[in-house]
Amino acid sequence: MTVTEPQKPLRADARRNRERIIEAARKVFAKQGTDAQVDDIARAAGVGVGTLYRHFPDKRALLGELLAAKFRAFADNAERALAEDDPWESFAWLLRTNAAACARDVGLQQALHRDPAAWSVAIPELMRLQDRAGQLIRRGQEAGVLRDDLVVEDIPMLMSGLTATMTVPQYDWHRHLEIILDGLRAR
Amino acid sequence: MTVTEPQKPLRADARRNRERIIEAARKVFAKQGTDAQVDDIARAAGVGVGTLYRHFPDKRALLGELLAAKFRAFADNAERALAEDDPWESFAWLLRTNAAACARDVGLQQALHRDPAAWSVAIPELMRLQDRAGQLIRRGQEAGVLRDDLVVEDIPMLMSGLTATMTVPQYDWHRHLEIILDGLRAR
DNA sequence: TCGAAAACGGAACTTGAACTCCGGTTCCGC
DNA sequence: GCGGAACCGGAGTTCAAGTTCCGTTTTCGA
Repeated sequence: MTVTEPQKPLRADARRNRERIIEAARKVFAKQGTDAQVDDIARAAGVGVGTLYRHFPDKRALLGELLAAKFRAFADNAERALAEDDPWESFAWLLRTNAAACARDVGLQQALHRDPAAWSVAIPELMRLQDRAGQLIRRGQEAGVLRDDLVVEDIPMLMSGLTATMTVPQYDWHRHLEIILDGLRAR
Repeated sequence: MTVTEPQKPLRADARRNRERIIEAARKVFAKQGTDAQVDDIARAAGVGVGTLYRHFPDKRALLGELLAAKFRAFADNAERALAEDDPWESFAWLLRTNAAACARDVGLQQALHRDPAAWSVAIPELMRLQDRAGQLIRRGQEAGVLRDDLVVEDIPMLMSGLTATMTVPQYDWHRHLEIILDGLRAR
């Protein structure tokens, strides 16, 4: 029974500005990470800080909005993976695809590995993602291609670690991912 | 030809306070992480902030001192590993042992995965660590127990990721490490 | 023992970034 | 096209954390 969207339609200028802010925030956080300044985002959106704060109670709320969208995309990818046949390839494809999305967004990397508390804004998306990932894992284990002791919770743990290495330019996170994938494969 | 230690012997009270500060900083950073406050460390050391700043130009310098000590311990462990015979067990022991040390120190975890720039204070220790790790890797590869494409740079990358997951209490980093180890083993 | 140099303590200063406030502007139903 | 409600902008406020400054205390060689 939670209210997810405001009932009252926003005035034209308000809706326009809200979109601009979200778009600007997406770009700025993606490039500079989560400690980009609120003032910078407002400027990038062509809007005053006051306007930004009328649409989002605080910086965290803005970050949360973007994070939820990312998790939604992750869950969509998981469903796409389930629609594929090969138990191993579909699983590996999901990790590679979602990792690549993280690689393009510094803010997302930081949110994933330094601030798990912030994930709570996207509970429904997370549950869907977890459910689909669980199905993928089970399918892989039944086919004998995934290690038997793998559990769903391992995936966010490993991805957190992976995103941490992405923030260091001189590391090749693709290598990290491939090592993890080898570690997840059944022997 | 860099000066590593000050020539002039410190006054008795100064030396005593310096030790107290280092000891307090070790404890506070280990428990609270690198954004523990300078004032808290001074208080824990039973010393004024001014005293802390006479011994260390800034907070980073204090962190650097502690970090260098940790890297020294890591390198010592690497030499101990080289003294062992079993190529795989000695390698795995090193990762497990150094990981366990990280697990006891939140500040160290954060330094390792969010601030690689800070490592530069410990170049000599890092080079020694890297050299010994390289020997361990070569030995493991020649014995056919380590994957052929493994390079020294992969180790800090993987450890960075591992320390990131340690900061989340609900993750079991031991599982993460064992998955990585399986990924590093030759097939 | 004694005095100058070295060290101390912690109140005050500085900084930087999140957030507020209010006079001006824009929208939209009538 | 008008009035007032909704919205805007950005200068100014607040707050937390690092760093400095200087009057007081401690050390130690002569």
